[in-house]
Amino acid sequence: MSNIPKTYEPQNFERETYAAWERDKNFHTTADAKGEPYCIVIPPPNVTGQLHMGHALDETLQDILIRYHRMKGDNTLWMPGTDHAGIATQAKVEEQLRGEGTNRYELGREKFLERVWQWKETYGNRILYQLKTLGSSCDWERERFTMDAGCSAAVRKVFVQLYNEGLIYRGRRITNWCPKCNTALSDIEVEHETEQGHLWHIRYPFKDGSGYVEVATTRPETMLGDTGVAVHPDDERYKNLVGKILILPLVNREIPLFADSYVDKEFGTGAVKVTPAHDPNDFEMGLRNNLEQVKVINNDGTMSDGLGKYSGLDRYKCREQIVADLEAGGFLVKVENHEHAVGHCHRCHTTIEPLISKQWFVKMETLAAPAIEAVKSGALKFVPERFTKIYVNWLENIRDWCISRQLWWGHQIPAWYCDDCGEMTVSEVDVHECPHCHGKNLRREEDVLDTWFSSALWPFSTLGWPDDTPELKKFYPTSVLVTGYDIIFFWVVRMVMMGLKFRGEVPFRKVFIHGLVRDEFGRKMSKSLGNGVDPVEVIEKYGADSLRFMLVTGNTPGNDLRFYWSRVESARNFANKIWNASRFLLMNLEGFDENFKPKRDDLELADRWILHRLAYRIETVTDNLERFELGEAARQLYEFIWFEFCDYYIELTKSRLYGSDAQAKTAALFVLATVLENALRLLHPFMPFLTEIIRQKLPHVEGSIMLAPYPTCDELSDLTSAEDDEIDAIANLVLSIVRSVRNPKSQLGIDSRKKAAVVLKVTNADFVELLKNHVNYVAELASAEPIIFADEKPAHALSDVVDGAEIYLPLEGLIDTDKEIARLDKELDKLRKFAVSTAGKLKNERFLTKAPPAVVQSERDKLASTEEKISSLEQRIAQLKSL
RNA sequence: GGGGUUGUAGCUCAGAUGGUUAGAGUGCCUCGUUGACAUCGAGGAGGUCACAGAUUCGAGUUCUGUCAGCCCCACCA
Repeated sequence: MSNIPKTYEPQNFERETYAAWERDKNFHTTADAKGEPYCIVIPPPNVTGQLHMGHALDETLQDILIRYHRMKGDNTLWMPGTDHAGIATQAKVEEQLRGEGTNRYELGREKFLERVWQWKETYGNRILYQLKTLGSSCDWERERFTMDAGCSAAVRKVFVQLYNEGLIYRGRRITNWCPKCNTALSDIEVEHETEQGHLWHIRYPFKDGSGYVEVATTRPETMLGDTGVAVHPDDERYKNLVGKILILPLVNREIPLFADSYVDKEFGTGAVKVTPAHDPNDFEMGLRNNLEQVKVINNDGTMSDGLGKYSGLDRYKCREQIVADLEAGGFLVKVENHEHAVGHCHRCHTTIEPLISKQWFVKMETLAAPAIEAVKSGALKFVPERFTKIYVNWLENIRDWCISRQLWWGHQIPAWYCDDCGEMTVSEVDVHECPHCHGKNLRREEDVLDTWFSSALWPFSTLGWPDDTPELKKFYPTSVLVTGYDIIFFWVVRMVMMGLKFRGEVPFRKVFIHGLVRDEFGRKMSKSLGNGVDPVEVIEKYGADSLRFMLVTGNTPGNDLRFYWSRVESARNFANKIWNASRFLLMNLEGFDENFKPKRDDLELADRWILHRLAYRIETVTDNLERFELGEAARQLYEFIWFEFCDYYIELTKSRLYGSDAQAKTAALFVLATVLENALRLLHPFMPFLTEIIRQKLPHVEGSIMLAPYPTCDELSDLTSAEDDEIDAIANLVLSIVRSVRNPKSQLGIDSRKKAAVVLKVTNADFVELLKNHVNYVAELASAEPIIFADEKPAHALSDVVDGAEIYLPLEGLIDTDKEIARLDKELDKLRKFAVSTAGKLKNERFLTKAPPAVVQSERDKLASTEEKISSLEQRIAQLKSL
């Protein structure tokens, strides 16, 4: 039992502690281990990623749940791994290539992929290392990667089955295209932002020279691809003109004026130019009305060949040119300011260009239905509940999922095209011979799958699927998924759909949603703003325990939180407080008989009180953990350890520890050690390092805290219980007297630790004996000495009154009678107001008849005690005035 | 255009199923370093719980509306 340094310095032990846990395989479990299965699969961070505050929060919440359940005795598995993050990772390597003056096309697909794997090997573990510094107790032996052999096999199997069932199809459709990333995107990868744009009004003349139709557009450059103009069938203005031919300005293409009920009569001129190849709505109208699709914008955002002087221009340069030319030709009527929503690539923020291309899609309707049913039946529950509605609403309006990406890094789609017969073959294994014509000229589909396709399988692919592994049997469905609300659509819903489809069960029973970590001004932390705080820096300065505690306190499920250095400091101070409370115990342990175990009757009031408070906190902390109210659980522990244990209990043990009664000292040490050890175990999920390092120094302790049982009231049942009204009442009385001594002393500017005489007049006879027995507590906590029991009110004294007692501090010479009268008057005023409102309640007939008797009684008690206090104060004031 | 969410002390936030005189951290003020901790202790000031109604014996807590902020979804050119 050696002592510890004076200040808490996490840098000295966090790393070693983690290494020891790993060495001892404390994070590892097996399917056949005992206990109820409890499993969380990590939201796999991007291999390109660096730990940011969002991860830190996500990991901390998971680690708290994992450590709690592991201690509780569950067979606990936290499944770790990383995500290949298609676009992000590919972009990193392409950037590297740019620096070398080359690009992926020059390198070729095979060589490029070698480079990416190389990159992954070099940098891919950085984030995992960072997770370790945070204390994450993942089962690292089971680490997975979305592109490892197993996950890839799962992807192929799922793809092929969905294809065979007709749930995956390939089609030429209009999709969101990012000209910079040079790939198609799914709908949710497009972020809509309202922008201040323009509405250009343009005249399209009739071929027969009988005037013109005016259309309005926000994207004039797309007119090059116009193949019609649409009006609403009921629009009186155009009814007789439908069917006539228009001449497209600048292009001189003949295009029809047609009717389609999609058109809004009220908007613009009521006539819409229709560009089927570059607008989703126009695309649909084009299909309905048999219009030609003329593609005029290339994948890279420049204008297509065959458009004369416009060819090769950037889409926005072209827009300027078109507008200028329209104006010169007399076609431009007017330009209005117009606010509208524009889609941007969520990765690079380039404006999305809707383009027609051949892509792969997942048909969502049949997959979505069971996912909706899962929350309705209660098989899947969101915490907090409100996210259920968001989830359901999204699924009910879901559209097909574009899963093909024109990238190289990712799961290449397992489809082969035969150059001989033109047939396509989708297969789990590589195809070398066309099954239709036995030709050998096969080309594999070049596109890869959306990263989220493999993520969707994560809860079962990591457990070994498609093999029927013991892990899969034991841990699927997993217990809970912990993630931010920002990826519910990207990830959560897709996992639910795939889990239900391929395992017949939800992938997790609960989804615990948290918010975003923002900066001190409430802004989202982002690279471009440069306002991100690096968790690694915080850990280096203050320790992982401080960061974790800061992230979890003052936070409630589903809500954002702000990062403040001052809050990290406050968490660090808490750690230091625990450190020093432990240090206090350790330095007094000399000669402590480890085998001593007192009986309940050997304990004194303070001991019984702190043990009872401990039992109470065990109940509330456990209850809050079960309800995912981690912030509240942490707050409970903070209050218990700092206020109840340190501020009161430790102070009350000092006389015994410094005194000469060996047995009393041993009893006090026993309780101190017991309470501290329990508190450390309760706190361990939140602050794993500190609790481990301290607990190992305590008597009677063997093995790691992370494998010790989580405290229960049963464990303490021969010493205390969570319910003990008698102890509560006594503690309240003693503590309120303590406050009544401290308060006036402080107001007179007297050093709180300076001994001062106190006169107690006990007004409630029931308390006399009790107070006489425990008056030493008042003496110790309030530096009150001597304490005299008397029935007289000393004349020259500060005073206060509590339930059952009057407290006097005879400080002759220091008292300003007028000031004291004023102070008491103020107090009296407060009490009278309270008495009036309480009396009012009690006069209310309906309150008396309708409120529960217990509530009525408590109001009566309050009124009685308040009136008693009022009368005491009145007497006191009269006495002072008569001096 | 729908939907969600927030509005409590100067600042950041807790206050589940309505019931003591609404709490904490931080900041501020006063006092205090002979040993667990100044990364500390004692005390204090500071809130008409956004506003208006409703339900109720009783509302920070439930309902409706208003105002303000934030977010998500949405194919009006």
